[in-house]
Amino acid sequence: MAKILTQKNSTKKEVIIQKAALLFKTKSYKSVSMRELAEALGVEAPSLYNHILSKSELLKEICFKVGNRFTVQIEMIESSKAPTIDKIETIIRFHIKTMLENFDEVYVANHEWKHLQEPYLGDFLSIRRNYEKSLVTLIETGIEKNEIKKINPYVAVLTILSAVRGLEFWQRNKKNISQQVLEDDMVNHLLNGIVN
Amino acid sequence: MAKILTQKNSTKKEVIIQKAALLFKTKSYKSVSMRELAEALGVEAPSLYNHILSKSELLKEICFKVGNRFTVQIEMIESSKAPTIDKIETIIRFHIKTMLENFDEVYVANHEWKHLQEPYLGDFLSIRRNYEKSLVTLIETGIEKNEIKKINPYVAVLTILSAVRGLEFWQRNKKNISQQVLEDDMVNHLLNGIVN
DNA sequence: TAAAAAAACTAATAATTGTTAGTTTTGTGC
DNA sequence: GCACAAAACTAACAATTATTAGTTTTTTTA
Repeated sequence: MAKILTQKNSTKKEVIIQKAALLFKTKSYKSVSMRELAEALGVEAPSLYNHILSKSELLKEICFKVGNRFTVQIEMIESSKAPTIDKIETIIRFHIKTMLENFDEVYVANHEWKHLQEPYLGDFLSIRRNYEKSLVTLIETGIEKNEIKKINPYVAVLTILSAVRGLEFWQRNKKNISQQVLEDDMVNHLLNGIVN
Repeated sequence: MAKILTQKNSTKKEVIIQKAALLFKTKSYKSVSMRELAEALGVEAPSLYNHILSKSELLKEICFKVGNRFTVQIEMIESSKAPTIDKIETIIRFHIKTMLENFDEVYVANHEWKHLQEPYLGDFLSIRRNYEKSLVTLIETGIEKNEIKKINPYVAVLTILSAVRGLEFWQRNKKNISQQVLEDDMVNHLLNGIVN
């Protein structure tokens, strides 16, 4: 009789969620069956239900874990006294770091949230909207203080968020670029452009 | 007995593909059943098979239609004599325009390609790799000619491609930003940055 | 070590899936 | 209007799905 192996400091539920995130990322939420997830964990499918409520709960946990992490971070940055441009750089670097260190979960939250069920779907979108709103406000403040060019702040937020999200491609390729170079070059690109 | 309605200049197969792209975008490939697609077209599911071979064929057609469109465009740009920086601007603008005008198909090609079956999956990834390689070469040329800052060309391509891909969020929001402002601001951001 | 709780198992369910076979209706060309 | 092709239909299939019920094994507790 097989067992779900837990690392220290993590419950079996957390192990299941982590493996689910890996599989959901690789094959998409809908393509991963509970049997497949169970097999990856070395047990039979019904055994999972001793630890979790449903497949959809797994997705919910993943999405909100990620959503909350970013919300906490933006609130910290908002309450700091740093210059706006530094705040923007900080949040970009946080995105890049989080993307690289928690790739599976961030990827799933970015791509598979549409399979959330109500009311979680609505809650998740609300969290995301608020996060975007905070960033827009940050850019607007930067423009008012003349730290940032007069551009449409929403377009700037869109561009930044999309660019950092694109790090998921890098994960696939690696390309012998160090994480530090990647982070610095991308921050520089997004803040200062590429034209000489 | 219902019928699949065709617009002029399009076959019934094309109508099916177009509707499939819309549904695949909204609900993901795996979540859309053939019955659901048929209902959206006003017929019964088995009727679709008078026009198409399989569900996977629909995805294949969508992905390669998009892939080929970008390949044709990059080849045109490569063979032109314009300055490198103009070439880069042209391809960014092409991305933005194509994204906004053929949103469903581009979205599906970007997000659902992993459900392609071999050998199409391999072919698609090969097309995409070649496209990225062309862009990297373009950036490298720009650096050599001193038109572009000395940055990692792969990171620059990553940033640009991801940013334009992010226009899919804009589609959801609209936000009373005109397409022209969006295009100009994003191009400007990606080429010149946002810092004053 | 015996009792209780946790976590695995097997077997089964109802629902849904893409697709095929065979039939009937619709549209087209003469 | 008759023959033929195109395109719709109904009925059914085998496979897969998430999940439950009930049972057995393992682990923890006392």
